[in-house]
Parts: sequence; structure tokens; C-alpha cells
Amino acid sequence: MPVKDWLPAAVRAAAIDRKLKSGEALFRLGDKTAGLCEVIAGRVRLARVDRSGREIVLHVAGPGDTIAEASLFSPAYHCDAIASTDAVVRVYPKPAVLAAFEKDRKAAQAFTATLARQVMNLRTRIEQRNIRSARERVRHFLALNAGADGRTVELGGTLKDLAAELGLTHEALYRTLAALERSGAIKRGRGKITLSLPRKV
Amino acid sequence: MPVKDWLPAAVRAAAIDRKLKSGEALFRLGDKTAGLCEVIAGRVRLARVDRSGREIVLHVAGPGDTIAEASLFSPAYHCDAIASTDAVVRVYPKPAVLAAFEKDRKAAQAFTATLARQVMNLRTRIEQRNIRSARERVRHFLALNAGADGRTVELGGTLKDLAAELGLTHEALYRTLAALERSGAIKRGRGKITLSLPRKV
DNA sequence: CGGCGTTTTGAGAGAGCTCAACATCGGTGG
DNA sequence: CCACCGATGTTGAGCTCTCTCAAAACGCCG
Repeated sequence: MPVKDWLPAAVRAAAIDRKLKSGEALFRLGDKTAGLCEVIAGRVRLARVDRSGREIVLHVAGPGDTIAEASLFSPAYHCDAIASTDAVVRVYPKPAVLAAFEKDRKAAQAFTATLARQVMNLRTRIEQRNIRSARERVRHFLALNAGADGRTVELGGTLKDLAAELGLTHEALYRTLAALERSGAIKRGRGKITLSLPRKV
Repeated sequence: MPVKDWLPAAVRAAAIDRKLKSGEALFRLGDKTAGLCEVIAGRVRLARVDRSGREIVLHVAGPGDTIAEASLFSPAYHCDAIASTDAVVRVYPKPAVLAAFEKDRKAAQAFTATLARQVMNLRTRIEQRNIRSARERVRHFLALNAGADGRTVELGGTLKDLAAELGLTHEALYRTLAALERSGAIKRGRGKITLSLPRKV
């Protein structure tokens, strides 16, 4: 649900927009939490860095998506937020948001529902990450992200970004996509992938 | 936070206890949602079955843990809940819980905070699942689940269950544990694992 | 045109998975 | 009390698959 549909106008008025260059961090793990963030333009990824220095992408947010919801109840961020493209992020200050939840039951409820949805999405992502086969992992992603027609997937960024989001090396992703295309399972076009067969369960 | 600390007495009074045999399902994916569930005794796992028929464990809940929080806002369950041991589960009917949230702001807030925590936990689990090395995955698990002394991990069930929870084959887990023990990194005892060195960051 | 990042393709190695055999532990029933 | 049986725990060998390191083609932008 879009933020504007449930966040009181008073809170929206207190928002601060922030522009980010591609690669710039909105916040880092351990930073003090500032508030609820909404991506206005561009794409922002949530990630952690494992001990071997590799970045693990936890989530990719696009326009209309909110991030750092959970951090409203935490003093510090528990992951990094980094712009994958040039981006604009609107920050709703934490005190204002929490105060609104105190007064506006509808807002609090909508927010809770948002969190609930997020929990489900994260579970789905865990499911994805559990698949070891690159082909199946890609298929899982395509099936979940197919557009309205159930056959076309719009890619937000580069294939390299997608590889990181899927938890694969970019080489593995390239090879897998090439194999899927050779076998006729998909077709690739500029920034999009089309499934050759209607998705079926 | 324990359920009893925030769920109004009126809702708790409406709860229904359900006994489950090991292996029995509390609910299945697609079932109509009944309400918020609290594990009273035993262990219940949330899982999905992938297309190859393998079960993917999304979460394991023990006494005091709640499950199906997200399903309060959804008409149907989005995964299976299956007892890993004989278990007792208390079900708080959905309408009663939602009604309580309408009236009791504290309850609603506590629930939202619970969801927020869950989101963070799930992110941590994604991080875990992204680790391909069995040794590192096991170490990650041990570090996160060490008891109060920071060195001892109590195993809720069998090693086979643990393997499923970690997303490893049981053979890989056995070998990894054996190797860790040979190298002196851990010691194994009945249903528990002790880290030889104090956990350090 | 030159530089830089993405996209591709190649070859080799490591690691977990699969299949298989066997040991161990509890519980059951004769 | 002991034999049996199923599930868990354990180890072995081979295979497949992805990762890693390398190199080259391609596209975009100054």
C-alpha cells in the first residue's frame, strides 16, 4: 500500500527528501535510526557485508517502496542501504511517525499490515536462497516477478545487479540465462526477459 | 516479548489449545487462517515444499514463540506448519485478536514491534542461507544460537532436523560437525554443542 | 577514439549433493 | 531378556555444479 494512503498528512509534511548518487549510502549498519524511508526515484538496496567481504543483498526497493520499517523500533540500523542508481529518498522522521501511530489507529494498522506482508516476502526470499541450482533459482525469480501478463519480467538494473540480488555470481547468471534462452525457455530483450511458456503451476 | 505480556486477557481467554503428534500439521499452505498461534510445548516448524518435493524449513518455533503473525492480515496461510515433536499449540482466534488491536493500542504496538523484530530475524536468516560453505553456515548458526555463556548451543531436536533448518543435507552437516570437532573448534555432547573458544567478533 | 563497466565465454578446482553401506540407539514384542 | 525394526547418526566414493580466475567482445559516454 502506498505510503500516501495511510501516513497522516502531518507526518508527510515533516518529510525530508534526500538525493543519492549511485553507490552512495543512505545509512550504514550501526547508524542511529532516523526514520521511515520511502524511495521516490531510483533503486536502493539493503545489504550486509559478510566476513569474507562479500556483499549480501537482502532487498531491493524501487519507487513507492518503503525501507527501514523495522528500524522504527530499533535504535540502530541492522544493515546498509545503498543506492543502486541515482536515487531520491524521502525520510519521515521517526518521532513524527511513532507519534502518528499513537493517535491514528488506521495508520498504525496499515503499517502493521505492511510489516506482515514484508514478513511473507522475506520468507519467499529465504525459499529462493535455499535453492542451490542456478537454473531453478532464476526460474523461481522469474515466476515471482512476472508482470501482469505472467510472462514478462522487467529488469530494474543490470544483470550484474540481478546476480547479486539472486545470490549468484554474475558469470553463473549469464551462463544460466544463455542456457535458458538456447533451450527456448526464455527470450531476452533490452532490460526484460520473456518466458516462452505461460507460467503454470 | 511473551504473548502474555501484551495480549489482553479477554483474547487469551478465547484461546483454544491444540495437541499435535510429531509430524502432524497445524495448518497447510492455502488453508484459511484461523488466528495467532503460540507454541506452548514442543517444536513446530514452518516450511514450504519446493517443486522437487524437498521441504524447505523457513522457521522453527519453540515454547513461547508465536507463529502465523503475518497471517492475521491474510486470508490463507502461505506455508505449512508442522510439529517437529509432539507439541501443544495455543490458537488465539483471529477476530478476537484483531478486535483487541482496535481497542488496545498497547497490544497493537507490541504486536507491531514483534513483527519488526521478526523482519530483522528473517533478514539474518537470509544472510545465513546465502553462505554456501557448510562450515561457515554452521559457525554462523552456532554464533547466533549460543546460550547465555556464549559457548553452548542447546539442540532442540535431532541433527537431521538441524540440517534441514540450516538448508544442508544431513550428510554434509555430520561431516562438518565431525571436522569441526576434529579440529578442536567444538565439542559435542548429548543434544548440545560447545564452542571451544569464547565467541569473538 | 579511448576508457570503463557490463556482458560473455573458457578452463580448472573445490565443495556439497547423491547414492550406498553400515553403525547406533530406542522402542516393541515375543 | 533378547531379537527385531525403524529412525538417526556416520562414513565412503563419485559426480555435478557453482565459484574462481582469466581473457576477450560489447556498449556507453566523455
